[in-house]
Amino acid sequence: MDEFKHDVVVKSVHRNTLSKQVVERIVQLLTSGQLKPGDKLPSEMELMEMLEVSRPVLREALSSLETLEVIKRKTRDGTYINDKIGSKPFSVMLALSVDNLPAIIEARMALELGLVTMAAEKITDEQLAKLKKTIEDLDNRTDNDYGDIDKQFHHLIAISANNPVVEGMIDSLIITHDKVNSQIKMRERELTVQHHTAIYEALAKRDPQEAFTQMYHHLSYVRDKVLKYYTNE
Amino acid sequence: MDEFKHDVVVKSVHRNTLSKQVVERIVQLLTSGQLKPGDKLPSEMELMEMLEVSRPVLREALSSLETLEVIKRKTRDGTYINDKIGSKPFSVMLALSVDNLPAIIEARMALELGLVTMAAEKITDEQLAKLKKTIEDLDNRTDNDYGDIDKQFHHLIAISANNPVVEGMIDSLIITHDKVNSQIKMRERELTVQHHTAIYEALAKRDPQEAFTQMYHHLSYVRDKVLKYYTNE
DNA sequence: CTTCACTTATTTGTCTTACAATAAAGACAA
DNA sequence: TTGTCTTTATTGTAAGACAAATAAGTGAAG
Repeated sequence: MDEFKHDVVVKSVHRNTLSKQVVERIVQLLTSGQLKPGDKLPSEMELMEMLEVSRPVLREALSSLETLEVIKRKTRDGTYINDKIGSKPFSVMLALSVDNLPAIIEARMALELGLVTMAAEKITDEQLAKLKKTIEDLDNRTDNDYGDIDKQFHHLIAISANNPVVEGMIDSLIITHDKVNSQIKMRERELTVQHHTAIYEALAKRDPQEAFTQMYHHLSYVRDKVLKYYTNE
Repeated sequence: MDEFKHDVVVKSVHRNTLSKQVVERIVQLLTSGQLKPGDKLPSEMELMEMLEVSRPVLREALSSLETLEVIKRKTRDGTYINDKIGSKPFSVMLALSVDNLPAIIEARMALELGLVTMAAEKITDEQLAKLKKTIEDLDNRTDNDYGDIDKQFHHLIAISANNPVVEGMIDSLIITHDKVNSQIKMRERELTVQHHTAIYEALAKRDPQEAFTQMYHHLSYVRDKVLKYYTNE
């Protein structure tokens, strides 16, 4: 029996550890619809028997899935399938690119350009009102320390796109980008208000093209400023 | 000593297992620049001592990081930090949204709209030539089974945006979307050629706005068609 | 009967030890 | 120098035990 197994095993390019196979197996249960978000998985003991692996192997797999925020484990209770894509995995992965600031800025830009387009199709009146408020708040500031308000504006737009798949990504990017904003003392509050207003009005008109155009204008400006500062150290 | 520890421990909202703390610790080493892509981590034994955890805990953490494709482990050799963001983690996370086809389609749409904009700024002549070739291939097909060529076109554009951060995401989305394309027998090959040509020409002109507009036109059409088909079951 | 505190038992979390598998590095012979 | 073999360090897997946490059941007090 075991001998056959060794012959049959596909020696793929990348090392196939048992825990990886367990991860794949559980993911497959998800994609095939046998497991649904919210479902409770069997206990570790049962899973060990079902999958015929030792507990460390199983736990390495579950730990991986938990890090990916695919499952959620509760002591003494059990393991549950999450219902939405998490954001922490992205920030962890982004750690690999911390030294590539231009790439992060462009990634955020690309994502936001797409999101603002989708947002223009779907944004609600309440969300528009909130957006407007951030602009007013920004306009009323006397100092130039408005990083949080700015972030809020962009975050609101991302939310308004109302897409659970992409939602997690953008926050990680905005946060990373935030780190830079704090370094650069922005002084063009009025210009920011102007840009944000133009974007807001495009969204209010539910005009995807115009929303994109205004956001592109805004982000291009920000990017060039940051990168110019960045290359000069 | 231990009593103090219990008082000090921050009882955060989410359960803080040791393995999670180890993950955070290593990620922090990355973000702080003490670890760089390509670096080799100490052996498990050394890490155990450094971090003062048992081997299973450490291995759960390393397993998680490997699943996130942040590190790469080689038997008998050691653990290395990867240099680029992987794509598998995304496809795993996407498993949570398999039953939400509209969200996946829109996510892909949002991402591609951003990417085509960036691509227009950065695409090389070689990449343009490759793009043109996919259109010609498509035009020369006699049948309507051109899913691969279509995918290749979009993949090329994603590559042309030349952004390591986003690169991994798009493939997972395109693949998932692919599953749908195979179901729907597309019959508008000429229309696809027309759309792709328009996008290509905008890219050739290095015109981000126009590239966006044409891509938006194309993807809106595709989305509406797929969703119409989807809601009718 | 209700409510609260206590006990119990189940499940996840951690540790220790041991051994297997792998492949890099060195030793040795042709 | 080259090829083969042995060694050895490192990751991969397993088994067993105990700790910690908490949901659920139990019983006593009001």
